[in-house]
Amino acid sequence: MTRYNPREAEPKWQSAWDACDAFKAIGPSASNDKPKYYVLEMFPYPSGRIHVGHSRNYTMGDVVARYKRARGFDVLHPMGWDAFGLPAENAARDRGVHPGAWTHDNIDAMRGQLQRLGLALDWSREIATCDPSYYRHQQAIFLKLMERGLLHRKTAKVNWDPVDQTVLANEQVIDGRGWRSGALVVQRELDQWFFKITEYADELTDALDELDRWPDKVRTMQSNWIGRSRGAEVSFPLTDTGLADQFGATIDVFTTRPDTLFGASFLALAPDHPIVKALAADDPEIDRFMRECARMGTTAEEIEKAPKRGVDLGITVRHPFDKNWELPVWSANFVLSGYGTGAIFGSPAGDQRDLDFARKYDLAVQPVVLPPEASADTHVIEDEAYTGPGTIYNSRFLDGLSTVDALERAITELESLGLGKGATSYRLRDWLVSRQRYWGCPIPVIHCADCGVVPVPEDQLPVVLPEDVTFDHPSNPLERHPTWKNADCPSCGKAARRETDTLDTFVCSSWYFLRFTSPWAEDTPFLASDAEHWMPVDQYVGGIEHAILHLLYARFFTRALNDAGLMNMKSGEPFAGLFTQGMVTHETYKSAEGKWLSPEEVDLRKERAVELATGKPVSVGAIEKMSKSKKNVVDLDAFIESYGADAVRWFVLSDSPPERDVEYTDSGVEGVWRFVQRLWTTVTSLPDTAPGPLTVASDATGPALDIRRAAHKTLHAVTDAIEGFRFNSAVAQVHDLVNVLRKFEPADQTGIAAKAEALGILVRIIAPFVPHLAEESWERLGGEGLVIDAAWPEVDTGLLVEDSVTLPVQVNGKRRTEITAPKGAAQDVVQDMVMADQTVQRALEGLTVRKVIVVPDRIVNIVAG
RNA sequence: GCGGGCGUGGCGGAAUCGGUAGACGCAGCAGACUUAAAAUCUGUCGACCGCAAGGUCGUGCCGGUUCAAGUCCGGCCGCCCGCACCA
Repeated sequence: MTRYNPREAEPKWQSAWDACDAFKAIGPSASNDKPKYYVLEMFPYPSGRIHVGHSRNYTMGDVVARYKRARGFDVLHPMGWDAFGLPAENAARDRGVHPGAWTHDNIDAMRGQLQRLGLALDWSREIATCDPSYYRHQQAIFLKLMERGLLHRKTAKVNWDPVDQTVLANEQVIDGRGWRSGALVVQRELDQWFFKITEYADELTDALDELDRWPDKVRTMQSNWIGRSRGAEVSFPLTDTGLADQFGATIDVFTTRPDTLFGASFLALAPDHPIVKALAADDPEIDRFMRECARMGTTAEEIEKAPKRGVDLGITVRHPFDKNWELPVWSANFVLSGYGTGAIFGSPAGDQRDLDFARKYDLAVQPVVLPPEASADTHVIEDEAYTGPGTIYNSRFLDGLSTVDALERAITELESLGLGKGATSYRLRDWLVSRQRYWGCPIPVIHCADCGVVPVPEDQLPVVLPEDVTFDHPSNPLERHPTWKNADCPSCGKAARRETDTLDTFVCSSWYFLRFTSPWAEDTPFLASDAEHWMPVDQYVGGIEHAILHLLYARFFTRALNDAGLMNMKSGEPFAGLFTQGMVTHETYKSAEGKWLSPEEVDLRKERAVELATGKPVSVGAIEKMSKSKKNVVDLDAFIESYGADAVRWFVLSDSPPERDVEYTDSGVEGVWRFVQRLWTTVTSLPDTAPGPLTVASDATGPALDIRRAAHKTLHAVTDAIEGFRFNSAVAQVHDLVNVLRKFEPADQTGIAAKAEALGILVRIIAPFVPHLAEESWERLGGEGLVIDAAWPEVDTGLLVEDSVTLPVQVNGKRRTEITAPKGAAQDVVQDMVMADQTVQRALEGLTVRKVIVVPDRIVNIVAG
């Protein structure tokens, strides 16, 4: 018995695939009549080396790519590198290597690893975002979108990461900390570039409904992130004409509840509202309040604990529906300057925060919504606001209307008074893309003292990063470069200053999937014809951590580029199908000194885990996602060296559903190794005299027919499982078939033919999962050519139908026995069989049969009492 | 607080439409082969009662619908994820 040796087989088959450009996508051409299929995994950041954790993502995409290829699709399955980013600069600082050299070394190492995994990738389309040939187009896109009015530059309070010395987008601040550094983010005023993603807020929200092959979770998260709420903008006229001259005649607020306007008892402005700032200049108390609020932390905890606080600004406004009704204006710490208009009207009976505030400062609480089944005489608001629907009362012309109708009525009235209108507000902010970093795409503009911001002319692109930079200081090397930032103004020709900020790396990943459709395009970011042919991505695979950031930006970009005329996509949505895969987890280990240890530094065979180098005890910690920082990673090359690429692929798809995490265990890997060998011995157990793997043993009977049935049943189930992204189920089904096949000893030539047919099916359906083993087996079985060129087998549906079925028989819902009946037997026939059964008769002793339920070919239930 | 998800053997999980709960894998146990071990192979493996045949219980908890509930409905409990003073 020969063992299967992946070390020999895997490189052999990888070369065979390369030799025939097997995975090169064809694309739009007159002679190509295959339907297209674009499958993409979120491209990696070249951080160093690939570990088993990363491989799960690529393996899943690869299964889909290989399966679709076998089903006759022209598959586009490309790979590239999200190559700009901070770690390269950190490496430059720590080790004195240039970020570009470090990045390219990593890319080379990781490309080799991915190739050894045997991925069916079209490497001819490989791109790296740090290449000028890529980012020159990004600069062109930037200028194009600027022309379209989708970019603006403004002085804004921004999230500043003091450790990374750069600004962060709102999406990159998690619990008040930088998403990479974990440092507490501080607010700073800076001149920055923003993409006007908010202009697409409605489209991006509405189109979520069409994304029926996206996880609901991700759609919900995006919807919440955009946070569209409909309501009204309401203008409250200032009573003080002096202030009105200074700030405009009214203070405008956004509300979702104009129906509760008659419950208003105050206005509250954000502490950094312009009016508050102006009043603070003359009022020390307001000034103190403002400063205290500015010091307030932004972490979830601090916000949670912060009590409602405010200060009376000493000014008043008129109620829009009654010019004789004056309301006091306060500043309150719970009003956010960044949302709506930075001002609210307080309607304490219908809003918990307003109520808390009103109780604290002794402001009026007037209920205006009567809950269903409550009485106007007895309904009172104590410490809990009523936010639900009901009937409006205490509200003059709105009295008696439902909350829904009153809302419309109030807006109509506001509009006729010229004091408000229906309005929509969003939680989404514009996307801040300026970064004070070297290793990113330079922003292609020049700042001229006379002409202001001037775009770099298209023929001067790309603006290439200078090579000679130093990293001896945490600030931006481009800022400190002696000459690079000097440039002549393209408009007036005078000496001017080049923009030294670079683009957020999320810009790079917002259109790379378009570049993949035609990476050879020189004059445009991509060719419209290719983009229109391949887009949208049919199946996108990546981690849930990108549910908001990357996926939202990419959706915005695709729409913006489509609208800018770079292509003409029907839907504007880049990813028709999205799958968010779970991670590979592993135990964590800490040495006696409290340092993280990698699995190979730990001896687990003893009763108590010890550190191999020192013999000291090791504490075994939580099972967590494989990550370099916790050292709980298993290197891909080491794994492939011992078990082979197919074993990694099979392992990361086994056991756990793809969307859930899978735990890496040595015993699990042993199991995979056993399976690989078992499969190989099953294949090699077929005598040399057997017919080829495309045999159809149509004259098989008895056990040989059972084998055929089993193979076709598995084929059916595995096909279904792949289509439904249930790879763990596919794995289980394959195990099942192998178990049946290895026990089957053919009695004659027909039996051998049946086994050959079954093995032929088996090998083709495992090919997307363990492609090298499949090729080796295909060759051994005498298959022609490569198994990747063999079509996906056709299910013989006749073999799925059994002649007879086993029916469980229940008495009063409890299973008592089972009978074997002919498939499709008539109800009365089955009933007679059941009633004649001895076990059934025993179970029915002393009982009267009231009803017999026969569900054809499924179950029988006798109701008796 | 709001939104979403999950809860099944010792473990990962299966049961896709309301129809035999525990497929498949891991671990365990017993046996075969072996001087021995590893590897491999065979059997067994939810709990309880029973020599067995068989029976009772069993999918987080309580209740409901149904001939029939892991699956549907109502109410709890626990865990995970996202958002969070968003007017």
